Amino acid sequence: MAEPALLLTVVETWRDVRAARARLEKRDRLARLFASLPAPEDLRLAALYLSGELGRPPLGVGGALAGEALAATPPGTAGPPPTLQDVDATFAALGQVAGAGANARRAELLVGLLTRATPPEREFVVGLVLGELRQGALGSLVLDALARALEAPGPALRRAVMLSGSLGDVVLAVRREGHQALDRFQLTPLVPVEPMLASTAGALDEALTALGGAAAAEWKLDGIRVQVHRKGDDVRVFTRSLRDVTDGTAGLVALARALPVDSVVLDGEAVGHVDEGGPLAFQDLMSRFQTGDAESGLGVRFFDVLSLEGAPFVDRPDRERRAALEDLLPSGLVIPRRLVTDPAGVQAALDEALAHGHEGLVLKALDAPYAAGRRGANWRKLKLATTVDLVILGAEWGHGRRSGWLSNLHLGARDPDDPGRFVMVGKTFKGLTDAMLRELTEALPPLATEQTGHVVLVRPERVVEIAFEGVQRSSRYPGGVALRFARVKRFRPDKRPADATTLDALRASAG
DNA sequence: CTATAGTGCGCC
DNA sequence: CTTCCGT
DNA sequence: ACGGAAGGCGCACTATAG
Repeated sequence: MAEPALLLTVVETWRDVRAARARLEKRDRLARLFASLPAPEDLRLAALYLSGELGRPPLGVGGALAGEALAATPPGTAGPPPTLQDVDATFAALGQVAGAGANARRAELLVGLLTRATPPEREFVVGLVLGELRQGALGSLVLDALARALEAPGPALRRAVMLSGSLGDVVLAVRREGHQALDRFQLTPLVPVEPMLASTAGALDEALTALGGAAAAEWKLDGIRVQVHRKGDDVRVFTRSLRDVTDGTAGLVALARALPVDSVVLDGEAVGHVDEGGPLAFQDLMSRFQTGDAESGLGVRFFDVLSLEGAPFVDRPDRERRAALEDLLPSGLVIPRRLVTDPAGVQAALDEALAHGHEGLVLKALDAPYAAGRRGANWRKLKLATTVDLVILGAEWGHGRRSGWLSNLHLGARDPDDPGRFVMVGKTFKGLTDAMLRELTEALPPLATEQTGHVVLVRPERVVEIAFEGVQRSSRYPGGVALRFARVKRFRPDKRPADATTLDALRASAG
């Protein structure tokens, strides 16, 4: 019987992978580790951890508690070196903790593990728990490495993981039975599948040509992605991250049970009821979703069928899946779609979607299969971004890849009542190129008025053009509104702060 | 005991 | 969810 | 094609002030 694998072996690989810059080298180092772990359970944990997954429900440990535990851990290393199984056992115990004194108990469990660990092991465990491994390789590269180590075909392995939604299960099966076991992982009703994702369309006509000149244009709803499974009377509802939300979505469950089928898997978007006023604001939808207040107006529009009456549909072309969807469901439950063959058609569909208060369109290739877990070119989302000129009120020193650079801008709109004043409406680190980071890091410090921690506040002098997806109610910002998905388009040295968009105009610019 | 603050989490 | 960049 | 740099919201839960 082999010795149980030590955490240290995984941590050494993690350091090597992090140090390696080339992806192939990262993959090979991972593969070497995986090949050296004969015990299926050890291999499963190593694969999960190096993918940044815990293999357990959430632990209730975040930055605050982890920091507390680190501070409370004595400097030296004491006790037997932890095995992977020890780490898993600690995670399991953490998941059980609840009630009064929970945080003290969590800290105690974590300190117990960290005390036995060497400094690099501590760093790894904390990074894993916080989701900050930063090794430049997660699920995808780990899959490639597993394929090598297990001598399994990469695409089949990936497909099994996507269709079963469980890396751990697949790893166990292949280590035990060889890669023939992969055939077993087919799409199964009641077992969630990684959802297919859409990539961003550039220009309107360019998206259409990329899809071959003709595409289906569907409304893009601002809701919550749901996957609804039914087999007999059993119904399960899953979110985009495959979390089971069956309890709390009673309306969806009832709806699925009423369908004239025995077995089906549907993909769609949960939304607020679409009355004359248009769709429910995302914030309010989220509130209903989280309180399980689902009966009071949680609706759904489906846009795909992944399985029907026991037959997998994922490999069938889009147009066949759509036809099956329309056969099965009343039209009120299906996302509106139209065929577009030229830019004018796309524009018309987009106008219509926006007029109904939706985000935009998803353009889909008519002959494409359902590529579970992939952000393929066969689905392209098209949204209209609003643009606004805001003033930089501050910036934050970046972490990791952006350490040493000023990033994460604080953005202000002009106060309509007080000409010299600006009201903060959000932050953004997106859209900044390296050149822009360089420029900010040079230009902002001379304007600094205050520096607290990693935040630098500056005199409101520089104007930036900001694109965003809408404004939302905010309790955090003084103006009562915050930008959603703000990103920098370009600097506007030609504009003065007095030219910046006012808070009122910002409120008006998006619903 | 209730009111509020802090934390973790999972949506977009 | 978002964008850009290096591998 | 992937991974990482971080936004902001609202909830549930625990901790803490009064």
